[in-house]
Amino acid sequence: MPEITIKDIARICGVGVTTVSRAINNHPDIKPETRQQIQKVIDQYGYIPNNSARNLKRTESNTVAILVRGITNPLFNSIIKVLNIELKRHKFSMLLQQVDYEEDEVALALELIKEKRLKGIIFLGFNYYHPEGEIEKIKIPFVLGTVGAIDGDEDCSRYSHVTVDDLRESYRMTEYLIKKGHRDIAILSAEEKDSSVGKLRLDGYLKALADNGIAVNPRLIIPFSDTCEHYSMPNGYVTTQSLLSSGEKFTALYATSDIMGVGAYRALREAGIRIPEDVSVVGFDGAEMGDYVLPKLTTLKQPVEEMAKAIFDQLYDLINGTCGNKNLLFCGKLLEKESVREIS
Amino acid sequence: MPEITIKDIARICGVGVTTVSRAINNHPDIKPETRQQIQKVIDQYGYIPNNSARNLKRTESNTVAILVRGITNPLFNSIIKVLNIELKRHKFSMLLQQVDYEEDEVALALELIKEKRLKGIIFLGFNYYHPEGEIEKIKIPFVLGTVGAIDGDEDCSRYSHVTVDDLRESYRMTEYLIKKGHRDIAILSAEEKDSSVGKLRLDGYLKALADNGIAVNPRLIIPFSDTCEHYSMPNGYVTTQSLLSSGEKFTALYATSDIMGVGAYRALREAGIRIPEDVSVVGFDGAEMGDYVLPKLTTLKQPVEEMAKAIFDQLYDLINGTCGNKNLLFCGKLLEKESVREIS
DNA sequence: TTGTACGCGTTATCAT
DNA sequence: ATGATAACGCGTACAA
Repeated sequence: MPEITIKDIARICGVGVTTVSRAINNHPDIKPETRQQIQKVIDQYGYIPNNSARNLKRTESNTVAILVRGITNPLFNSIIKVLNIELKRHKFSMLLQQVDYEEDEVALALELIKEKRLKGIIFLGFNYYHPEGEIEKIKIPFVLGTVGAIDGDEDCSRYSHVTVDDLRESYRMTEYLIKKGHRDIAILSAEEKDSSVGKLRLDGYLKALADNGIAVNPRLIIPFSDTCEHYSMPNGYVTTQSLLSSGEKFTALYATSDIMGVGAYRALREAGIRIPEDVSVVGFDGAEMGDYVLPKLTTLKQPVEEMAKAIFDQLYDLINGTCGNKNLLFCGKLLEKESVREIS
Repeated sequence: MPEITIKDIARICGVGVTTVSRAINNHPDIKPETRQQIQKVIDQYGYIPNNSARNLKRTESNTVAILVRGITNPLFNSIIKVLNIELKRHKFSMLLQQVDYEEDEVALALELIKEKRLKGIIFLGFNYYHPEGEIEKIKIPFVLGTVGAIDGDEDCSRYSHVTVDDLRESYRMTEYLIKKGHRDIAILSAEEKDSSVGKLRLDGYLKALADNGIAVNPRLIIPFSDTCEHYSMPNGYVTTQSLLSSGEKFTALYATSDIMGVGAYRALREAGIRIPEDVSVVGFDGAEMGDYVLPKLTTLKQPVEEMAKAIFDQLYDLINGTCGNKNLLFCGKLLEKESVREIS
């Protein structure tokens, strides 16, 4: 079955292909009645323009791509929601693409730029392991969202980041526990060698301990389990179990993400440990779920909406050439709920 | 800046474009050393083939698209994970596309078919409101996943469905509560006019009541709140609150999705109602979260993995022409956890 | 084994 | 306001 093309429509209408093209793309130079007649034929025959051909020919588009690594992350969902609104308001069309864990987002971006003539790109959950010079091949504006700021070196000015100040906020969260009288604070976190957010949150924890004269107990630092997805409820569950079975004493548990905290809740409960009477628990992120467990989870809320807006604004400015790269660090908000007890 | 094309590579290498094309596409008819030399130049210049041009030229691809409405749904995530594996194993490349709430998935599908020369399509969370004859325009194999079976009329054989038997399982869940001695069973569900899953689950509830000689109390049927996302924790929370403030008596609460159940937990707790001592609660879906709240939520687990496999198998058979449309109804599994109490 | 030349379906340019 | 035609970048007969 021969696919129907613009030529067919032109022939049927007795006009030139250019005219049909004009009708499709809402060009001004066309007589209203001609347009209507063409539209009618298009509907009748169910003609659908071939995007490959369009993109091939077009020199530019109004498309902004969002490349998300880990679409499961509820944080990203909120960000995407806001971005969707902003992009629409500014007449961009949005292309949302999932990035697989083993996939190379930069390679994907490079392909898409050519294929879709992108105006800009937003990376969510960007990975930093790319070979030197690879990222520089992206010649169009792009913004890195919520990826963990790189330690304060020169890297920051080469790209645009929008992220919460993970190091500082993690420090704050840890210090909060210390101020509540806790000294034996266990942490569920990424390993030391982790390259992004996880590492920063761990560093904040370590720094807070150091600044308060508390010796680090390595046995209280529990790395993610590789038996299940990182930053998931099961991961919080199994890591807390292994913490408990180690027999190490602790009065507070810092889960570096709320959903892990929820997993920790279960492990603690099953061990007959009460929250916060026996052990205080805190999370990170400000996930919705934290308000739906008992006791409500004390957490550090990331200002997701503002960050999403900042991501868009930054990209918008880059596209318009009205600003250079910026590294926007956001402050979080410590939400005191019910999962922490002050001890003497 | 002129983008680098296949011609440039050919010129640089001193070969014809055909040879370069062969190198890119791993064609057999090419001398290994030629290929290597070409590859080297490609890497050096960072040449990336333009997919629009490729798709335009190609008559077919090995791509299967998954069109998801509501990527947030954890159920879909599990399904996608399995599909990803299956598709890879059979050398399909997978294209995952989010469908916006106001977007028309059939129109999108039609575009993609032309643009990417799709081999098949999988719809997750399909909406049924499409104008007559619209769906028939899709001339390539497609499968509808987890959409709620249409009431047993002829529709079923026109497309391929894979879904849990919502009506029956909802019936079973309700009957389970009845057998436990409950007669005043509140339900958080879609409205009567809802067209898919929600309606079926409500119907199952109604039928179970009727079959057991229990009069329906309309004040115990709480429709989704439109103030927040359907099938979400907040929705379960606010609907349960309105149920409570109605003053209507009930001994069991049936949330037609687990995350709504979790929301209900909170509302009940805040009202000083104990689960399951004062009120029994059940959910639907078998979401991971149900195991992380206290008490663990009794639910009806959808056999997600098997369903995902069935979706793939069905599509695969359709593509190979080895079967016609099928309507696969899966059974769920009632998981008795801790949130239901037997009453006299 | 390799190269030439054409066409995929569309839009931009330039006529008319 | 409309039409003819040349690209866009690639794959592939077909020829060599």
